[in-house]
Amino acid sequence: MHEKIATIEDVARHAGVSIATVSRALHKPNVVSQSTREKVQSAIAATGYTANVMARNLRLNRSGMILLLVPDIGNPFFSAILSGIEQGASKAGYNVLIGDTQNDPDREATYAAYLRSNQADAMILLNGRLPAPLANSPAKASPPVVIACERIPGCGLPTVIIDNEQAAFDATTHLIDHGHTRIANVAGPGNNILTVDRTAGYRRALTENGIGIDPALTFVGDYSIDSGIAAGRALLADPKTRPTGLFCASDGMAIGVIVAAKELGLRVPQDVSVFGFDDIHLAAAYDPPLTTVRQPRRRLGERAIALLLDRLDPTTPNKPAQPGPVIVPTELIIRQSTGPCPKS
Amino acid sequence: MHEKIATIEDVARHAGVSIATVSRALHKPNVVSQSTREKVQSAIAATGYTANVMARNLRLNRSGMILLLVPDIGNPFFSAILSGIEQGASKAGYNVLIGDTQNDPDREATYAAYLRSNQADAMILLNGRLPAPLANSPAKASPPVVIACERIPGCGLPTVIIDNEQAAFDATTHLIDHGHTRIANVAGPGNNILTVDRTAGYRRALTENGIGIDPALTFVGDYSIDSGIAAGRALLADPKTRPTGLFCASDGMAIGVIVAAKELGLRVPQDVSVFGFDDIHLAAAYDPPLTTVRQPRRRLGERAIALLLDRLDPTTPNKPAQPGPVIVPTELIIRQSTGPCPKS
DNA sequence: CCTTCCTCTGTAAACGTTTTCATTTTTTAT
DNA sequence: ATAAAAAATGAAAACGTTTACAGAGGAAGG
Repeated sequence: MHEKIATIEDVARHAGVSIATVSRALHKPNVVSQSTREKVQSAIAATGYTANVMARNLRLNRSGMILLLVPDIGNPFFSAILSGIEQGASKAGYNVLIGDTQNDPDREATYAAYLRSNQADAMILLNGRLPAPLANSPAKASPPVVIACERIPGCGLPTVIIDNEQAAFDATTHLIDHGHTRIANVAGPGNNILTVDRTAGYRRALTENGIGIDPALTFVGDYSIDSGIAAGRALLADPKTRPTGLFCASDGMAIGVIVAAKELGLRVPQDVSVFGFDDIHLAAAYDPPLTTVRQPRRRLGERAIALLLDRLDPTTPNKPAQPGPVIVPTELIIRQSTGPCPKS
Repeated sequence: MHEKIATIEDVARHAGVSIATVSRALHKPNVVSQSTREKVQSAIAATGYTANVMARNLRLNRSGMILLLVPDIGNPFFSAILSGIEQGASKAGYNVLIGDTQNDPDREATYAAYLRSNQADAMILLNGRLPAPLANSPAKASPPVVIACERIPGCGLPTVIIDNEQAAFDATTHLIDHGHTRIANVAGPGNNILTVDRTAGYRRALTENGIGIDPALTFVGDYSIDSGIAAGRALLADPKTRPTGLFCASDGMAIGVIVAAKELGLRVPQDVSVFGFDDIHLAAAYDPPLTTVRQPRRRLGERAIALLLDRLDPTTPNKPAQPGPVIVPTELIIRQSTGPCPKS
């Protein structure tokens, strides 16, 4: 008894009207008479009709789907961003299709093709790289695309990011203000735009305060805890060259550095100050509670989806693209992993 | 110059064949002659044709979409599970549509309706509750549904979970084996099935070892760090009644308990032992490194999607449903937050 | 009473595929 | 060479909608 699903035709028959009328009763209620509208309503109730979205979308040439390209969905960093995006999209009647690219250009290209084949109406890029199919086509390409998190220099697409350079500058300046002068930079991978920007902010802070830049004080990690541990061991082992403050490009690395510091018998913040980045959920509960840069991740997602919906809105078809990127503000969260520079 | 997108008809015209042949050349290459196949190939290349998935799906009456119901996508706990699911789905040519229900039954119902309206071919439930539309319909309902993480008692649907009862039993037993007899249970919300099972395991361990169950040693939290802190303060404040071991139903609460313990000047594990649950990413880097139950979250997702794909596979249409739930094994990770019971 | 203009409804054409069925062409067997 | 079988192709229907167009019926205005 696998009951066949009701189509619009069943409803029409049941109500004794044409399918056109049923469709109109649903989408332009004001153009159909009161009495038939009621007949249709009850016919729908009686048949348990649900519109076949696929057919509808085919006819309307849309998908109601927003494609979200993420480098790694397994990375908890993205969850709050996703949440912000999903909520905004859902409110506007869109669904979110998550494309986990695993940093594979092939997968990026595959997903980006969804735009052309009408499987998605728009796309949000969190992965800091333009998929191949888009790289060539004109920037103002029809299906709206928004960049979030990792800006893509020179791509001309609407973008929402935090000001990584300024945040790093502020963090480093905070250390300088507390008397530190030997300040290390525990950075992410060199080709990553976040690292580029954060390192630039770190350098500017040093330079503006008349502190020379010592290349030996930069450690290139990969944002992971383990690379933070490696950084800590490398930078803190030798008391002669040991920095008193470390600016880390992620909380994960900051935690790693602290683990290494404890290994070496150093106290945080009495002996070394460690500055993180992100304000992950556990930052406040760590020992010591982490001083860090709070990234408003949910807000980031919300702004990204808002920007996108704005471009999707048929009532404002070609509003001029925002000139610069949208910057969502960060916040320095001063906890106990940083303190004044110890007297040497 | 917004060039129209190429349809199968354009390809057919370009290749001088019928659209039927083009379709066949794509999907049943062996039934079309070598020469025409080549003509079609180059016509596709020339026109830049990409099949309109919507039209295809309408015709085939499928969506290629797997709906994933999550209570809160913003919760990092799910990210690894998502990753496992997405990877398996993607490999099988399915897309994953994430439905963030925010624990709202209305939203659950809305998403579940996607199954009926052909917007999704199948569904995975991570939210521990059957959406209303499904609750009434026969369990063997046509569109495949799989439950993961939180079992739904008596629903008869294929399920993949960890053995929460056994894991809690093992963890508690570990504490008992180290001489602890006053062991607290820092639980989750009472109506949560995970809590029910874990508390049952905790109790069984005590009972089987002849230790009475003291209701004052159970604290009901909500898996959060803050509720862990509250638990720690409540349970550890009074030296008279203080437990020497605490089994916590999440790493978050375990960390909270440790924070509270440090506040009170207690050392972990010398004064109190704290056992967590989940093995979150930061567990190993915490101070002290957390003893915990490792939940193989990615594996959980992988098994769930495998189970689902199995039921979706047209070649094995109605393989009998697995009698019991699939249990993915957990692992006790003994680190330094637990130790022998202190001499009193 | 006849026109004109609404308001409401139905017919039929799209949307881009896949697939059944019939037809044509090629191969094989006699 | 011819008949039969096999292989390759095309015409057209179907999937479930939305919507342009036109027709039917009344009301309003003359």
